[in-house]
Amino acid sequence: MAQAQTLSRNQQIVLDIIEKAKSPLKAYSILFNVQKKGINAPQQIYRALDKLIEMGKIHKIESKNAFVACRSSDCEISKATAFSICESCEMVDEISDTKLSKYLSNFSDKKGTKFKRFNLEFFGLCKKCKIETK
Amino acid sequence: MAQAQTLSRNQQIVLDIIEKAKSPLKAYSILFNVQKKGINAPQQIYRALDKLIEMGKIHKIESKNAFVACRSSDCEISKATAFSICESCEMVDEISDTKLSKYLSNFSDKKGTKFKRFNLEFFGLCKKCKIETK
DNA sequence: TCATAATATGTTATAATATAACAAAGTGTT
DNA sequence: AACACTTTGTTATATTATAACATATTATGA
Repeated sequence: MAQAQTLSRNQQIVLDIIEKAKSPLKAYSILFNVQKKGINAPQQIYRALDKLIEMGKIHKIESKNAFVACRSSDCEISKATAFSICESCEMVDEISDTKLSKYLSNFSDKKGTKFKRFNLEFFGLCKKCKIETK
Repeated sequence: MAQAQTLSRNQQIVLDIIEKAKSPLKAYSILFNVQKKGINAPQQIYRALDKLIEMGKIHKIESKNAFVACRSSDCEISKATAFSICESCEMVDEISDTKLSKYLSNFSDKKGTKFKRFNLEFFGLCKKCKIETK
């Protein structure tokens, strides 16, 4: 099990760089950015990413194979994640909307099956890009 | 623009194999399955997949990098897709639930932004696997 | 009908993303 | 100190996806 608190050296390095970024980072771009800190191999990045995801510190944007820091408190350990993704500037925002989250967490399909986890990705233009394309 | 009707040879081959499959297919597994039909290169598969997605004939399961045939009529040209994914047997079902679809299509975030497209992936155990693990 | 634009194909090469497997070092118990 | 457990470092390789270029096929309109 992942402990609540302490991050290992590599985990901290990877988390720091993801938290500082304004948009989702890809694994190899993280790698190139931390080679000066002595991390040389993709494995080291992917291992850190896996743990950080487990801990709920970061999320993977599946449609982009990229990673963002968790800014929400709703998404209890990555069980319920929602993002808006700008198709123009690629910006990603985490959506934390209690109503939405509850609606989806309680959703059951036609067979009555409930699910323990979901990931939702919305696509459109962010406010900035909408104005610019006018 | 994608035409409404006709599929090209390669598109038809790729669609056929995806439609026959019971679970999502990966690009390279499609490739291996159609080499006897004279398709030799990944490009040929990815090009067909891209067009089929445009036409709404298939969907990509982003969390699995795999492709399924569209079984729904709700998801007008892939603008609104939802799937349930079994974490045990990897089975994927397309969810076509008008209420869910409307709810999400009308969703707007805290800034009032609406989105023109979404993809939702639920994870859990399918009925079959739930019984087996009891 | 023929020219021309658009779409689809075939092919080689390579980029980008991710995991396997193994050896060693560090950390936290009891 | 002995033990389990996690993390690290490293090399190699698997998997997923695109670039770039040449050719063929198929609309479509003048």
